[in-house]
Amino acid sequence: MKPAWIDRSSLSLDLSVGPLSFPDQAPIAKRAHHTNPMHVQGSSLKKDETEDLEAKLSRMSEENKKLSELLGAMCTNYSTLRSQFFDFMSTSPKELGSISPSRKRKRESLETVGFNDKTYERTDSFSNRVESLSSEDSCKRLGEDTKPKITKVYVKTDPSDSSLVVKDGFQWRKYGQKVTRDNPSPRAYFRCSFAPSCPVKKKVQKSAEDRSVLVATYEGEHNHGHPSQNEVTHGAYHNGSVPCSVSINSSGPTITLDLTKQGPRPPVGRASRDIESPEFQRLLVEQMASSLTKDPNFTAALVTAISGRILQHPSA
DNA sequence: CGGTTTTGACCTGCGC
DNA sequence: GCGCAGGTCAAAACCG
Repeated sequence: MKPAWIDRSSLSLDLSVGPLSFPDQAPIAKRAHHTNPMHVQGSSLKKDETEDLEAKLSRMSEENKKLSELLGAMCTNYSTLRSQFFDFMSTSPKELGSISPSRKRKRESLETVGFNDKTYERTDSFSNRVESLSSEDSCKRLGEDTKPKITKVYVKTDPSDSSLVVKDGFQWRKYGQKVTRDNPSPRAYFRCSFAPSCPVKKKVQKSAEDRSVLVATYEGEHNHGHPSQNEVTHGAYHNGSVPCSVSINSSGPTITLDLTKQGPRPPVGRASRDIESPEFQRLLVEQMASSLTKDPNFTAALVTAISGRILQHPSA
């Protein structure tokens, strides 16, 4: 079962700080525009411009300082929230049973969810939009049939990168590759090779809509712990990848959770209590902001946006 | 040398 | 029953 708060998949977190407000900038710009150079000596005009630039520089420095402080605060909360996510995700139901070999294809076609109405997101190496089918709809069907948990993860990659590799911390062995009819990109089949008895399979294929997006479909659930929590913590995630991340794209901000990470199981009560608490909600928001600030692509976009804002305030 | 990847062949379900 | 398409197998190649 998925808690209500996770159902806010379209949760839009407006982290934008809005137009950079420089209270005294408009008058400055206005003054500069309305000053007739014909009536002003060149030296005083240059002096005005210099003062304007200095004032702007100091404002920018202050803004930069504030943002740096904000970033630091966000980062300190990141690890806390991540561990709480591990706690929660490890309490999700795992008793969905195994799928019978027959009627596999038909069932999957019913279960898989469309991509067109979804947005995806990116971070550096492993980030994702997860569509867990252990949600409400699939729960309704649980009484009728048992089936493995199917999770879809969207990973933004370099379009020129032909490798079908999704780093998720687990150890996978490729056992097949196939070109499917509906997608010119080949689909790769992986099995979890960490534990011989692990039933989890993974299919990875580039999205037909956007070839820069890898679609990883996880089938089943690992019957073992994560190969190495440290590996995950200090490996993939440190490349800017986090189990919870935020993206901004044409569809607007999107929050995505990596539901494939599994940590040690904590008591159920604790996890639910944490999630419902205002503190958890606050940490969630902070985590999202942290994810954004850790993404070099986002920061680059932010710099561009800020630069654009500055240029929109003509002062010369 | 053992584990992984590649890739063509084979198996199975589904629609007609 | 047949053809199609997705999924899996397994031998060979590859790699550290």
